[in-house]
Amino acid sequence: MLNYSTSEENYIKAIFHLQRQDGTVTTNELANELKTKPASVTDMMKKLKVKKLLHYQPYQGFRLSNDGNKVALGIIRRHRLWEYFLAEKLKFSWDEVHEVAEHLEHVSSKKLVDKLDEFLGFPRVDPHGDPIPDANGKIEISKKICLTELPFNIPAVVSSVSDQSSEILELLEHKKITIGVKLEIKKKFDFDNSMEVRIGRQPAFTISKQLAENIFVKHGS
Amino acid sequence: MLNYSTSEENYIKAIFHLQRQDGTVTTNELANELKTKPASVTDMMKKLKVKKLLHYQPYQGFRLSNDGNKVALGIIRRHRLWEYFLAEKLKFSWDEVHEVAEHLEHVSSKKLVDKLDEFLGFPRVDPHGDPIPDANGKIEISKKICLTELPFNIPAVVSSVSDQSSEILELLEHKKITIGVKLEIKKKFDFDNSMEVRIGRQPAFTISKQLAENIFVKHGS
DNA sequence: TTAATATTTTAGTTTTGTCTAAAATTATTT
DNA sequence: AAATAATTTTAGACAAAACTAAAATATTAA
Repeated sequence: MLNYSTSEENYIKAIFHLQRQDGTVTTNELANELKTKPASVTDMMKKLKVKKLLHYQPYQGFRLSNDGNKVALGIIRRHRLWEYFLAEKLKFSWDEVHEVAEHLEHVSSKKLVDKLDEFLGFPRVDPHGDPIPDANGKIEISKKICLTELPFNIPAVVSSVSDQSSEILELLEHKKITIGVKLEIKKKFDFDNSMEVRIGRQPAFTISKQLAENIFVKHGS
Repeated sequence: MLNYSTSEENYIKAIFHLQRQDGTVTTNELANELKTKPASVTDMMKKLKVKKLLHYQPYQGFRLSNDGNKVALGIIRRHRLWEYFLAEKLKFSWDEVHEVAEHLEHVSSKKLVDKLDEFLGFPRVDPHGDPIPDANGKIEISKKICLTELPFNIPAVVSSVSDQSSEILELLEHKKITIGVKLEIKKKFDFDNSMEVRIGRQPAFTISKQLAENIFVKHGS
């Protein structure tokens, strides 16, 4: 597999992420995502088309080709493995890992990445709960679900909170529920729909239906 | 501390290493070291002089300023910590670590590097036996010595072999002595100047005076 | 269905880092 | 000490990746 510049890789990765929502990506969307100007995007799209990483006709938007998708999955694999390393081994907090991983992901030695994967014990999700592609680029699609829909005893990672009021943040802080925390549901009570939640190996505690409805998780190992 | 481009960092690092031998570095030396052309070197020297990393007068060669030395030590710290990580944690062999570390060293997050240092247990030498600068840029100068001059029970790392004949390589392979191996002297025999050597926690074994004279080591933790 | 608006592309610059070829300087020899 | 050789610097070009301003295309609205 060929090697791409840091800049090319950033474009490919951004297109990959934007494609998830829409099918095809527009010049302005991508310029906005990468904090660059539309003219720069057009320039790069021409380059990536020549390299056959992209389907692109002027004025018609673009999407990654099969080859482009493979490249994107390689970059995402590196990014998420480094995030896992930073959180798990170097004790970075969940909100610090992304920025450093943005740089480490561009070191593209295959051997480095595969050995890192092995060293980390082949983790299946990163600290945000997003799945990590394996050495062949295979990825388990795991979409965000509400905590109320999480089955019993299935570990999941808190990925977002819908309500951002200071009241809910106070409660979350008290319960020690933050983005990136791994938890599972132990019990549900039909009377008020409250549920028992356990974080790691700590004793389980109760949260209300209202709170659970505002917490979203992704599952993974 | 400011941030420098990958290219600038490679020049700074190369000058640092070349300075060790001579006091001042010439354009051709540096061009040769970096596999680039003398004209490119001159261009970069002008840039580094403006940034006050370099003492440089046209045609007179150059050497790093105090600031330049500090930057160089930062790069070398990152390089050697990553080498240690690759060898110790990811089980790369001594001759594979350098190339990958060449890329990782340019990720310059201070927090990343200091946490990596801590995770690795603050190692004092890299897998080649070269000392690792600490967070303040302090470095223990440890020069290469012949195995015959190594004191008893002081761990040292094999850093080079003077004779490269197939006969000596055969012997070294049999004794499992390779570059990067950590060993110590347990005993010396006055009769024939042979010595007992131990690698790690394995049983000690004997090597001849002739062999010891061709092995060079650096000491470290 | 035109006219107005928004989006995208093109054309022409800029910066960084490289190069070649020629000029300037320094070092070496006879 | 002058001539020759080697080294170093300058001048001018080029490629990658970005930008601005203007032109081209597409979309929306009257």
